[in-house]
Amino acid sequence: MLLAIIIVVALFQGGYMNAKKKKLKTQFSEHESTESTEGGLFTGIAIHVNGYTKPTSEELKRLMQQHGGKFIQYYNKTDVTHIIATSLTTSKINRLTNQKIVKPEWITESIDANCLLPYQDYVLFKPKWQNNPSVKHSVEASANQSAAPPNTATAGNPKFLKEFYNNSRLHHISSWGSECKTYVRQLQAANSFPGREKLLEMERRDDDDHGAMTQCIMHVDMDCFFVSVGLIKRPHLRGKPVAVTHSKGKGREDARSEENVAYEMAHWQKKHGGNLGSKPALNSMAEIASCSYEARAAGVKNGMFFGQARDLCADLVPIPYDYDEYKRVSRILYDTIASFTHDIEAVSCDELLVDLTSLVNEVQMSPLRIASMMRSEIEQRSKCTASAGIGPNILLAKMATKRAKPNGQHCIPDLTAGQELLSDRPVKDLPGVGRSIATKMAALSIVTCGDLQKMALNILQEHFGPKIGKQVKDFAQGKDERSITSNKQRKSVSAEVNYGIRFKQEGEVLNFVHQLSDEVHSRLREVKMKGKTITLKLKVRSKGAPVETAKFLGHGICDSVNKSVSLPLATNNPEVIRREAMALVRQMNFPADDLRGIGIQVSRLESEIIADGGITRSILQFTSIRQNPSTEHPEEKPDSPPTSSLPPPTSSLPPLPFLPSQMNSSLPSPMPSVPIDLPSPSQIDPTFLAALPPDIRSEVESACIASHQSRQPAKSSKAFRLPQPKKNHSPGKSPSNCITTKSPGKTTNHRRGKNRSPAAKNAAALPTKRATAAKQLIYANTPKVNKVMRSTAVTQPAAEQQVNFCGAVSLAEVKALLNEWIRTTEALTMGSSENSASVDAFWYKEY
DNA sequence: ATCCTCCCCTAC
DNA sequence: TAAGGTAGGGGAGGAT
Ligand SMILES: Nc1ccn([C@H]2C[C@H](O)[C@@H](COP(=O)(O)OP(=O)(O)OP(=O)(O)O)O2)c(=O)n1
Ligand SMILES: [Mg+2]
Ligand SMILES: [Mg+2]
Repeated sequence: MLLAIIIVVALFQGGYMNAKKKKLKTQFSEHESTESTEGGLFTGIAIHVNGYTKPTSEELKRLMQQHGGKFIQYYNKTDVTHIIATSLTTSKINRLTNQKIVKPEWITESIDANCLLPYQDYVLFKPKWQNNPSVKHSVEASANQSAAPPNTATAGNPKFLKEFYNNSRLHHISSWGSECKTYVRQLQAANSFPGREKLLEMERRDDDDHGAMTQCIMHVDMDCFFVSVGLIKRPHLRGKPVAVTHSKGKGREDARSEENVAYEMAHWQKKHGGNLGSKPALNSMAEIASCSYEARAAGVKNGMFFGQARDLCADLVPIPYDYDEYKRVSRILYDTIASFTHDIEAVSCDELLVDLTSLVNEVQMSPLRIASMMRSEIEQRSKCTASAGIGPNILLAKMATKRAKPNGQHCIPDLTAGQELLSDRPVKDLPGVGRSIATKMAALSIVTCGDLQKMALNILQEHFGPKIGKQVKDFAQGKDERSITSNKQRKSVSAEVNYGIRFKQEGEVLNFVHQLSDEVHSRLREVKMKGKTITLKLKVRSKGAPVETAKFLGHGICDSVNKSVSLPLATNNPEVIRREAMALVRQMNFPADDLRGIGIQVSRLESEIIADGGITRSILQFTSIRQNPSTEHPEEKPDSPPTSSLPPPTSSLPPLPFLPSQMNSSLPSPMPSVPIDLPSPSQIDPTFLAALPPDIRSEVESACIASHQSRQPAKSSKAFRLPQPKKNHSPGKSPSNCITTKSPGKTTNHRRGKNRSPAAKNAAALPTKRATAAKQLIYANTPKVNKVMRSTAVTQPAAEQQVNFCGAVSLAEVKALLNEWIRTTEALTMGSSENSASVDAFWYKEY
């Protein structure tokens, strides 16, 4: 049968069809489509049926006409909105046009549901055997033959990052989480409360005059959020087990042709109404973002692999993501709650905390009644349900929500009730208690919160630390002192990708790091922050781990290795971030093809204060002014908005000893002597070094290297750190090797040396430390470093642009000079300077 | 004690 | 196929 298909396909590929089409087209040059008489379901939709279909073409034509759609007999690109086909085998126009190719079930099921269902659920699956070289009909297949080895789906492809982020649910919920926090602040600026006014107009009831709680917290969380949103457009799936996932219900296909043939046969058979009695276990490694409560009843959980979930729930229906819709509904949630009160804390895109205390007092209504109003408003506006929990504190409000779900609400009136409710619950239900802590607790025979209540505080603290021990004990008793805040300040900004990372050469790695740096930079700009620490986070295939991962392009079993640099001044300069990140990559020096994940994080943040008329001075100007005060006329620069992530046009400004953004500290310098850190070796402008007498230069270099080797706290009171008389061992710095393993539904990191009991840890960490120290040595040991610096220095600007260090002859003098320069510059400068950025770009070219 | 860095863990 | 991100809390252990 397969052979027959191939032959048919081969025929179609030839000129036969083209000729036929042309001929027909001339015959029916005008209106080939049939308009409907009754407007309806398919208004605006024009289908063209290709090949044989289960409901026949004639039947589909009739159905379309009956329900307000068009049926186009002879394909033309402009009129046809969807192509209907049962098998791609005969869909030869695939890829010659960008048209949607959809299964006929889209039509029939839409009619059954009396609702135009998303065509995305019915896009035709493309059997892999089409890529078999013996079947040369696929445009894509032949293109791929000659394509470069880097798979288009991997990070080597320039379009990868964007594509990945567009599809990553975790990226979306994470950035929405941040956005929600910002959005709350924005909402708080407004001053109208339609929701609250509605409450005020309502009649009071007997149950409204509750004794005033000292504090009343409500937690609201959408029920199976992604699924609920997905079901808006899929009413026919309500009541069924549904999961939002990238899987289309098929899972990974093995490349072996036999299986592909078997798959194709099954596919074919299915299309022809054959009932496949026993379905083999599905091996989709796509994660489930959210599943309906029907699916949960079968044991399916958020985060589970789809294949695994299908084993638990054979009729689990996969539906695709719709990020725009989640965002839309999330806004409805926030808008709705904010129409009642502004005492809100964003938890995530589908979840928030509300301090009801003052609202309850103002409207004199019971918290549950208020919750009820809010929830029905949410459902009415969004067509999605939310659940609400109410309690005297955040903890109990959250616990109440768990009890209330789905589509319900629950109030825990006081601590006693809370303690009662908690005593049965597994410790895992407490916020902050995850897999790791729960496991440790189980080992101590602590399973329920009741068990936890009975434990002595000091025992818990012994095992889990002072804070966690205390918190866990308090939580188990329903105690929680945290209050609701909408003004938390950001502490870090990062971008990382642990999927699709497959490189062959270091060039690809650097190129990707470049893209990530720009991403981080742009995120920093968004939040108007800059930071003093840049961390490169790598995942590296573990020794012995298979090169081919279980999940398609997943990270597999990895070691995570991080390394950071501490900058003397906070930066948000894309060039600085990029250079530092790249320097870190080079230092870590892992084989490109073993990388499985890359991330860049900026921390120790300060706010970027951009004032009007910020002033930038280069050290050249500064030193020349110092020598000749009469020339003082600091260059005034109107504040230029942060530059785009592309390097700005190069100008021939004099180079700076440090990178430009480092002059932009927002900290007013409080004292005459500003403590500064040494920049890392890569941060030093080569021209600066070149301008120094050789002996001082090498002193500066080694000081930089030493200081960054030993990773001193950046806030040291020492202005300049001399080479530390320290041994190689650099304590906090050893990147800890981890094995990332996938265990049921979760990724966990295990310390190689197993448990973190002090003794065991030291022993286990030792080899790692050594390896790291060795790497640092290679870097610090200078031939390399020096070479890089010298080679760059060769291309330094003309001599007259070099820094004259006012005759400084010692490191101490250089240090004093630099301190003065930085201090005075800090006082003057704000914002980023286009000129400094271009200097930066210049120097970077040499890298 | 308290701070720092480098992690691990948790949550969505 | 699949899209395993990201921010915050806090523990360990060294430096101060
Ligand atoms: N492992 C996870 C957990 C959550 N999410 C996404 C999808 C969820 O719909 C959304 C909200 O997470 P919740 O924890 O609130 O879970 P649900 O809303 O799906 O279900 P519940 O009714 O339990 O709140 O975040 C995800 O992508 N992956
Ligand atoms: Mg939810
Ligand atoms: Mg939630």
